[in-house]
Amino acid sequence: MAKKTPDGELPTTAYAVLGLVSSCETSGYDLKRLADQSIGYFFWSPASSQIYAELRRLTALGYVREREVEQERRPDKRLYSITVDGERALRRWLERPEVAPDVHKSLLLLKLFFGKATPPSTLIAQLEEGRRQILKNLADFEEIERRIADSEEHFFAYMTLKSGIVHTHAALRWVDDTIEELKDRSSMEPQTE
Amino acid sequence: MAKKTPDGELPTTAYAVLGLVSSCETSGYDLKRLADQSIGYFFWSPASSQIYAELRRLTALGYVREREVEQERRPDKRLYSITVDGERALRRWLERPEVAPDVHKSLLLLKLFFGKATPPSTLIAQLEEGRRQILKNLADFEEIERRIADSEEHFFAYMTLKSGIVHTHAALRWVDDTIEELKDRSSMEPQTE
DNA sequence: GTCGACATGTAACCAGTTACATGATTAA
DNA sequence: TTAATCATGTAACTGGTTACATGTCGAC
Repeated sequence: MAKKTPDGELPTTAYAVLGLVSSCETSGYDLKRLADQSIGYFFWSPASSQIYAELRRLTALGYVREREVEQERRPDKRLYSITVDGERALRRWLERPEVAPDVHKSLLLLKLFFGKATPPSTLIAQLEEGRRQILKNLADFEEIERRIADSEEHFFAYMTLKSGIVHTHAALRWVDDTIEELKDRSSMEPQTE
Repeated sequence: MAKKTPDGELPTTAYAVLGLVSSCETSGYDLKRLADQSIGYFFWSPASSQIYAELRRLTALGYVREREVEQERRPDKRLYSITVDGERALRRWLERPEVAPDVHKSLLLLKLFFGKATPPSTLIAQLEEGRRQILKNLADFEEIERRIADSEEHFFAYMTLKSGIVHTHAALRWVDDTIEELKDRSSMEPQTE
């Protein structure tokens, strides 16, 4: 995804952080949780250490500004907000027409693909673990949906959420079908190899 | 995905290569194309240079063996095949019950998520580019399906292929709906900001 | 008295990338 | 003669990770 950074451009993650900062002034710490609950579902959830690194880079570039806030009974923190330059850079990146293809990585599919010699019961257990993850996602999504549905303010978040929801439904149907098919198959020819 | 390599274990990519080698003797070069056409769709398509590096590592571990083949009117090549040790390691990995959650990375969704200030026409163009990518995938999948459907030999490949197909259909429906919704929206309030 | 939330960061590491080198053969 | 396919690899780099350090506060 945007591997060969075209001409002194920033890596995608930098824009992701910039985008999050653009909507409101936040600290690195809060940014981490924000990312986990939003773009983490369809793009990526960086480690805290990397968020801090990105913030330093964006500050150095003049894309965000830093404001120290002293707190009582809490560690001090630094709040970041986007600058005019930052807004321009973000907009320029957003408006680039090319969109690199999506990347999917599924350990479950990889193990299933090589599953010829795996005991069917193991495969089924792995699929059921995958199923639990799907249900967990679905629950998360439905909770977010309750919060943001039909609010004009969250229109774009809702569009991306819908993508997650339809994919998750598709995944659920697939995993159920596949578990069934494996069960049938292994009951038909028990231990024939 | 398998970030903290548990206890002297190999990274997932090493097992992916090992799995591909396990089904037949191949060269690094062929492996690259094999990966692109199979696990590339749901896991990963490594750069050639990395495939060669993995093959060296697997050879050093005794999981694959190397055989030099001299060719006329072609560069010589090295064919790799799995060893008994390699089969054992692969099986042990395949049978580990935990499956790390899937990872999705979508630049399109990221740009859409931050799309509040993007001109609707740009967003629609990006979505249409995404749509083309989906159709391309669907065409690939249907071609593969024609080759492997209902062949017992390709049972597991077919299961993973089906996952790709249902996801792609879901993605297509979503992208069409979203384009529609954006068109409606931008025609209703033309340039109101 | 210990754990988790808050808050920011350093250091070491590695997986994976791009760019490039090499060199023969074949098709346009 | 230019480019693509075959075939393997090196070198330099970077994005991102884990593990850890530091210190306060409130809850159990």
